[in-house]
Amino acid sequence: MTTPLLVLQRVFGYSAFRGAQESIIAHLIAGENAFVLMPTGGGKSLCYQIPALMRPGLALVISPLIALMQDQVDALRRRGVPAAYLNSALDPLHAKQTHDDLLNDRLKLLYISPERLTQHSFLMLLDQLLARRQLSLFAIDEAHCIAEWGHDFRPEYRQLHVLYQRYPGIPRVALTATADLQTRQEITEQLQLGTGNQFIASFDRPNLHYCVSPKFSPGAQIETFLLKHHARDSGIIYCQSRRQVENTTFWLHSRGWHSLAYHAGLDTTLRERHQQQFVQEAGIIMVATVAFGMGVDKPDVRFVIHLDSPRSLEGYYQETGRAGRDGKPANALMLFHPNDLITLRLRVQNQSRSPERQTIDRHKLEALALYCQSSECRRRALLSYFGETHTGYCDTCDNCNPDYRTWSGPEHRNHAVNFAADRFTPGIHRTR
DNA sequence: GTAAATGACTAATGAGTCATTTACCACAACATTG
Repeated sequence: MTTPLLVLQRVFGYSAFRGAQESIIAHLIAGENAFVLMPTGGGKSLCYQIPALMRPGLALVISPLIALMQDQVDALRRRGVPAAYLNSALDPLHAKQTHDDLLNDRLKLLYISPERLTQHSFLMLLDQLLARRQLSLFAIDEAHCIAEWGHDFRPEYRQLHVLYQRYPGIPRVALTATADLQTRQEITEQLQLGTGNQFIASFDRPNLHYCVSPKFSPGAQIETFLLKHHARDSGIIYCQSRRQVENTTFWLHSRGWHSLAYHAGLDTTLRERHQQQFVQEAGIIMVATVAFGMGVDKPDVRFVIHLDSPRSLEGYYQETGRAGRDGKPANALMLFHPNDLITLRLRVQNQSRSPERQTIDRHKLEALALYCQSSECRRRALLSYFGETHTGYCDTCDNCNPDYRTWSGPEHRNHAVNFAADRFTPGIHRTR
């Protein structure tokens, strides 16, 4: 008789389960729904892949990016698992082949986007599989996209309720590495997961060190930080706008730093090349908007700098979490200017979202504002935001350890009063 | 094309006027069609 452990060992080559993996897998094999919150690198994929292999029929994985689908399917095929994806990047011949495989029960996992899932023709196909009892599981990977993108950007993310309305007997599992209480609630409601099925691992990343510095001369501050701590390291600098990305990359370049730009306005080929370069070569600084990060697997990112304030603590946690995946120490520096908050507040006010949603966005932003201006342990503040308790002294953030306050130059704890007179981004201008 | 910020110019040390420059403050991806 096959057990999850045997599948883990024979198919995936691991000797033992980690954390809550085993209980999540048992839960799903038994046909229950689940919400899984596990840090990156915690082995989320296995939580649905093993049940997919052990339950009869096909498991459908809803994934946000074509690149993620390709990575996952490639990895599964290398292990001999019959897996495929359907998306617009697929040529007609392979798409037809996948359709045939699907209808002839030759696949165990199929990766698709929410846009594809909600197409009438695709739902008809699923109806056929259901009629033949060939649907085993629905896995919603990167499930925070439901809350993050579903409201205005990718509306199909809020149509996933079709899964329980049309196929109520098929278990559903939502997986993500970042979700505050509000996001968890939204995912659970959207997918009707039930409240008793949550598997939540700790958010703490002990090897990540945090510092929030007043932003008064970003160029000089970044350079000081790099020279003092990360002269030869790989890292990411996050900016709010594409323009800021371009300007910062240009500026870094002019100062002799090996930097690359990444945002959705760049040509796809160039984006892919930059990402590949960043992953494969050492010592590159990736300057990027939020477009960069999901699915980027680079263990030795040693620092993340926020040149502009992120929109929420969720976003901040997600973006800083891309550093130090190898478990070795890594630094997260945020350059904070109160003007950033004014801009973000205005945006929340002006966006065309529902009043309820605006209230949520405002709360998320104010939580970030509190964090930036707080003098309590950063780790404790972060963890408490995600509903976790911490003793409150980590020794590895600027509020616990004074040494951390000088990462980007001399300490300027009382500098905030002078901010208003300064330019928004002094020091980083593209020369003409 | 527009508004705000900055610079040049006078004149006599602060400030007013006009010309010039700068930013125009989101961001994120599927899909399909021609």
